[in-house]
Amino acid sequence: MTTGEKLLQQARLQFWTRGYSNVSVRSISAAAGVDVALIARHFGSKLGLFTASLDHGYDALSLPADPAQLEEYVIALFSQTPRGAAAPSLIQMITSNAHDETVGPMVRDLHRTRLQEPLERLIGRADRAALFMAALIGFAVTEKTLHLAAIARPGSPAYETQLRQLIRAALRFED
Amino acid sequence: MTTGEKLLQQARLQFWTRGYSNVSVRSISAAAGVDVALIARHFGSKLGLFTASLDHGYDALSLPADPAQLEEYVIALFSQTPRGAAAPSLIQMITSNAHDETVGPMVRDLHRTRLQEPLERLIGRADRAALFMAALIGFAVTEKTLHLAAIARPGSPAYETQLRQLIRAALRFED
DNA sequence: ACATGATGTCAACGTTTGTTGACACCCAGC
DNA sequence: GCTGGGTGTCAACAAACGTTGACATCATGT
Repeated sequence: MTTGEKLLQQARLQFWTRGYSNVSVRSISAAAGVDVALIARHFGSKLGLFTASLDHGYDALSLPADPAQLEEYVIALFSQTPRGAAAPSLIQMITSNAHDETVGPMVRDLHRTRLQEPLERLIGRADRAALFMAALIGFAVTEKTLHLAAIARPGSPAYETQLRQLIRAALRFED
Repeated sequence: MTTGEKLLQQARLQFWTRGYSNVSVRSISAAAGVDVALIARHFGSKLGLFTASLDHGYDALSLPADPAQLEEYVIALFSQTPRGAAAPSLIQMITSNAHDETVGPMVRDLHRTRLQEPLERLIGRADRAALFMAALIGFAVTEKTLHLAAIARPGSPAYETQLRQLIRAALRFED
C-alpha cells in the first residue's frame, strides 16, 4: 500500500467518525505511520486530504431505480457498517461533519446533491423525502453518536426491525 | 445585566449553535463586550462556562405527565425556537455538542438522563421511545444543521404538519 | 480615612495547530 | 555516470488556543 493510500485510509477512518476539526494532521500521519509533511506533499493541505477522502467514498453509493427497493437498500446500507467498524458509512460522515465550521458547507452540499435530491427524484415528493431523510439521519445519530442503549446493535434481528419500522413509518405519511 | 450574565447569554448562544470546540473563549468574551480573562475568573475555565450554560438551560424542560399530551408538547418545543433565534433549543444543543470530543460524554449523559429516560418512563417502552427520540433528533439536525429546503420554516402551518406527521408515525409502530 | 475583598485590565505564557523550506534518498533516462 | 523529478525526513515557523499572574479599580465595612 502506497503512502497516499495509507493516508487516505486513516483520513477516512478518523475524519468520518470523529469529525474534521477534531482530527489533527499529526494524528492521521501517526496512525498511517508516515511523516506529517507528506500530507502537504501528496494532498496539498489538510482540507485537500479531506476532500480526497470524499472523492473515493461516495462513488459506490447508488440509489435503487425502484422506490419499492428503497427499504431493502437502506437496510443493507445501515447493516453493512457495524458500530465502530473500520469503514464508516456515508451517513455517519455527514452527521459527523455537517456541523463543522470548515467543511460543513461542503458536506451539506454533498448531502443535498448526492443524497437528498436523488432521493426526492426517486420518491417524487420533496417533503416526504425530507422526512424520510430526517428519519435516517436521526437513527444514525442516535445509534452512532448518542450510543443509545435501546437501539439494538447492527446485524441483530432487533436492529433490522427497528430500522425497518422507522423507514416504513417515514414512507407512509397520510396527506 | 452583570458580567456573568452577559457571558452566560453569549455562551449559550454560541456553544449551543456552533458547538463547544468551534467556539473560542475570545469569541464569547468579545460578543459579551468584556475581557477574556473574566471567563476564567467567573467560571474557572472554558469548560466551567459551558457547564454553567447547561445548568440554567434545561431546568425549564419538563415532560408532560400524560403521554397523550406528548405530541402537543413536542410541537410547542420545536415551534418556540425559530431557526437562528437567540435562544437555541435543548435538542439543538445536543445535536451540536454530542459529537464533541471534550463535552460529548457530558452532553450524551445529559441527553440520556434528562430526555431519554424520562421519555422511556412516559411512553413505557424503551425501544419505542428510542425511535421517537431518533425522529426528533433527525428532524432537528435536518432543519437546523443541514438546512434542508424541503423542511418548512418553524411557525408555518407546513412545518407543524411535517413535524406532527413524523411524531405520529414514530409513536404508532406495530409490534 | 483606611483596609479589604471583589471585580476588571493588560500582557504574557506554554501548547497545539497547519504549513513551509532545506536537505537526503532513490530510481529511471539521456 | 550523472542528472533530475518524485519521494521521504527533519526542524522550524506563524497563528490561535486556553490559561495565568501582576496590577488597577471600585465598593464596602469598620
